Amino acid sequence: MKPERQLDIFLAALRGSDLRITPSRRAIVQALLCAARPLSAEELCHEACRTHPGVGLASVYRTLEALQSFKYIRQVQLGRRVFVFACMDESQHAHLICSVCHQLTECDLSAIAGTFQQSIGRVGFQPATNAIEIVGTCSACQ
Amino acid sequence: MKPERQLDIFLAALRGSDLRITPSRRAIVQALLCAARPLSAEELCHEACRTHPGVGLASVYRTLEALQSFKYIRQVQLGRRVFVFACMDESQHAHLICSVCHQLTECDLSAIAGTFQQSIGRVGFQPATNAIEIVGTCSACQ
DNA sequence: TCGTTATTGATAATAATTCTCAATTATAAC
DNA sequence: GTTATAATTGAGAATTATTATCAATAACGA
Ligand SMILES: [Zn+2]
Ligand SMILES: [Zn+2]
Ligand SMILES: [Zn+2]
Ligand SMILES: [Zn+2]
Repeated sequence: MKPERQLDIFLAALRGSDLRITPSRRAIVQALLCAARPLSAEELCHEACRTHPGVGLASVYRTLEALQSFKYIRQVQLGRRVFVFACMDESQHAHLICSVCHQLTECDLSAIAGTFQQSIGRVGFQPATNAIEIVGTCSACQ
Repeated sequence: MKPERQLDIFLAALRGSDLRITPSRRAIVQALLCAARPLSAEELCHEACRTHPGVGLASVYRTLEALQSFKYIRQVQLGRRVFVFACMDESQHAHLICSVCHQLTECDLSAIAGTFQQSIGRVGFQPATNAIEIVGTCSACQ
């Protein structure tokens, strides 16, 4: 999905709640959606400042919390640093995250989605998202 | 696999490196292997002290780091707390982790293991472990 | 436009993790 | 068993990530 479309979806979710659309929030979400790899809160703050100077780290965390409550992003811990990434995809797929270079690769799982859901659903478990994060090493870093 | 067997495997790994087997380490590993659910570092420290009083939190973190370097455990973040758990299973399976009650349920994925590995391996990705962690809500907490 | 109320950024406070260091101890060689 | 060496220990300090606080600002419906 295109970042612009994802941005619209998030803004609509904001309107649906008692949350307001501010330049800071817009900059933070936009930066997150356009990032090619998972970003830390501080990196995200720095990026957001490029389009809206002066964005505070606290606002970044607040926005991330909102995004999490909407189930639009998830936190992933790599080693000793925490990275945050966005994903609003509807399809069942995996995020292959390299612990060395932090590159994120999307991996389609539609072929096994059915059986997968079945295995999980058998015990009555409800996944928070339909994207699975798998940490490891990418082909370039092995 | 039984905790005693897992303990032996870890101790053997220690001997293979330049790491020594101490009462503290033994207590920490044992506590981790016997825990029925993911434990935080502090909880683990408390548990380890039951068999070997005085275990320091720093030693817990050091031991956890060693276990991680051997790929025997992984850190999983749930909300704002970090949990640590052990898994030395060889089989391809999923860890269904409830974000409400923090219960960990094992879910066999042997049926789709082949296709799954194929999907991931296609892009040359090497998973750090053969267990996938999936966060969500268990049947009791929905 | 105006009033209400959420949001802001800076800063302080908290919590998790890592670092430091002198004392201890596991391990291997003798 | 003794001894030498180097890893490990626990306590506490230092660091780092995250959250709470607060007065000033700004979004948005009326
Ligand atoms: Zn995705
Ligand atoms: Zn890589
Ligand atoms: Zn397992
Ligand atoms: Zn539960």
